[in-house]
Amino acid sequence: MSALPRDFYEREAEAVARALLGTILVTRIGKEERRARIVETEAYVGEHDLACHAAKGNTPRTRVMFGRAGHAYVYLVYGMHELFNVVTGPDGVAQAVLVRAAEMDGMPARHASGPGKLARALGITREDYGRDLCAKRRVWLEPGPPPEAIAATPRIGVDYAGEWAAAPLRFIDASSHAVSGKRPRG
DNA sequence: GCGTCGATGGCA
DNA sequence: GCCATCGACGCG
Repeated sequence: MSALPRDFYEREAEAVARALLGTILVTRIGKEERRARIVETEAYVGEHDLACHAAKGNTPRTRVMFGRAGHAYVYLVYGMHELFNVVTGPDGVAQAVLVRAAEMDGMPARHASGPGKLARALGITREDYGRDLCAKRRVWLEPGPPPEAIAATPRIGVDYAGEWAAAPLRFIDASSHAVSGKRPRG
């Protein structure tokens, strides 16, 4: 299976966030390959989006977001969790999509539901900062079965972002049981 | 089932 | 001082 091509990522972050649902995130970091079907994403749409790290400007941390689409943006939050994002949009426009949850082969859903847990389960770290996801090396994405229905909600953990806190830029596979947060009752 | 809180480190 | 989080704990 071939990696998603550059032009998949060279669209607005919201479109990419939706299109990423159902795709397969693949890592080959140790000797073993791990595959996970993405079921939850969030779009961070540019420097004007107060929840987007790029709103702080072009810094050593945010630099990759200002570059070409299809590269990994990985960073540390709360001193302990590494979060995996993909850079989107035209070169020079700072956007990214955070991958928040996935369904992983042979793993209970709760171990890959939540952005910190997902990156940990796949072995993604800050060493992957700036990695070209179109190069199919260590971390990449492949086509996968799209969701039957997509739901949109506000993004998680961005209450500081003023009007942008309420923007419906979180997208989930409505029928997945691996979405982060509350489990469906059953 | 809920709300609250501590851990922990890079960053501006 | 602030976080794009998580898990443990206390409550009842």
